[in-house]
Amino acid sequence: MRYHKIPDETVRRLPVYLRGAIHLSQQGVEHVSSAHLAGLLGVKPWQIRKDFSYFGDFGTPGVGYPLESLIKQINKILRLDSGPRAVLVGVGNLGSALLAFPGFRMYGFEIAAAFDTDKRKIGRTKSGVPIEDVAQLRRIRRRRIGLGIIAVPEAAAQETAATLVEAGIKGILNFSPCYIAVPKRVKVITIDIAMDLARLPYYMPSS
Amino acid sequence: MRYHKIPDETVRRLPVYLRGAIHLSQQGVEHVSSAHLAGLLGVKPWQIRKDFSYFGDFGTPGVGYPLESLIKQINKILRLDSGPRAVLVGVGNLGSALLAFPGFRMYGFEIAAAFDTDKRKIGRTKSGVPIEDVAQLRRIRRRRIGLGIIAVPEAAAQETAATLVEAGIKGILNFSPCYIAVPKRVKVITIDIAMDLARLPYYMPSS
DNA sequence: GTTTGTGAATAGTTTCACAGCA
DNA sequence: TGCTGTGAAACTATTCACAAAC
Repeated sequence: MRYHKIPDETVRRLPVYLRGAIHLSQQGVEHVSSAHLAGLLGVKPWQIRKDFSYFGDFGTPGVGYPLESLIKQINKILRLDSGPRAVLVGVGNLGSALLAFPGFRMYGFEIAAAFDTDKRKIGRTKSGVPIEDVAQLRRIRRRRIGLGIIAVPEAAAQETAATLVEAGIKGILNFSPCYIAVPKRVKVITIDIAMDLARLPYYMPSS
Repeated sequence: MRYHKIPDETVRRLPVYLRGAIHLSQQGVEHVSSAHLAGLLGVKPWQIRKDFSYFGDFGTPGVGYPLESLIKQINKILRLDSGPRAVLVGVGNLGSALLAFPGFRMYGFEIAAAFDTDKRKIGRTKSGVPIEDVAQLRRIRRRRIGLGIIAVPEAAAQETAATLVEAGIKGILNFSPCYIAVPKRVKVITIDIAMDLARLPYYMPSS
């Protein structure tokens, strides 16, 4: 194996592989072949082999990939092994759903804090996380939180992002349906739910 | 302009352009240049020009693109002009947030029906949509609904998808963190929120 | 002067086919 | 025999640069 930069598309698939690997591992399986994993996840076997080849040969011909190493390796590459902590801003419908969402834990995430503007919510607890006043948001700098999740109305998204950046946040998951400008050192991933739904009819036969 | 198949990546960006165009149009603007739109949406001007070139020259050199035609054109390509109707399955935390979500309307969508298994929810109304018994789900065939939104627990996702397909659904937006197998004629887009969050640390400097 | 539309160049990704290892 | 790892080929997408249009 030689040095390779891992392609972005491969990085995008790593969490998929991780999910599959964890799933199998929990069932007591110890090795998995690219063909088996591919069937489980709806991808192609050669895609998996190529992707895995970017970060080391730990597969065994005739046997497959050892799940334990695979999980450890992907966690390490994605830097999930440090137990990343996230702050949620906006505890409305969507924010509440995110707080209750069980899926983050699989990847080692913790939503360590939640903020809102609504005086009636501040001081209360949702899914075990106390809701704090958004006016105090910039103080999270001291709390070793690297990720921000924006679930505020569109009009407040850019300002929220700016405050998060100021507070030392390095990565933002943005649920507002808009582009937010941040310094280049900060990575933003925007999930616009309506936008994904909007491309569905294009791919549908007739109507 | 010559015939071109529209690349998938372009299709993925069309809703972004549509959002920007609608935004400007609501402000009374009539024409927009690729540079202006690009600045607004965080993409590159030449990317916009190339993308638009796949579906006809309606831009005017020195002036830009007429917003009204642009909106009409994108709506037509994405087949949003027929007012697509969606059915939501699973009215939990996430499902409720989706029902309350204002963003769908911008793209001409309507969530026309909602289903759940919980007897306490069935018969009630959420965000104006009555919640029906999931046992009746396959009857939606008669109601001219083309899209399905799956917001049920992972364990029920595959079965829900199968029922939707049986009921004549042609496209599925899946929020369960798993691959769901469907016939090739049905398009599935999976949004795994945790998975998107999981790739964020990879792109963050240090930690 | 400004801005589009697009061929050509570059970059990135997927697919294939098969040598080589267990 | 079964499966990995990978070079090469095929394909897809992005970026550039500039002629033509207003």
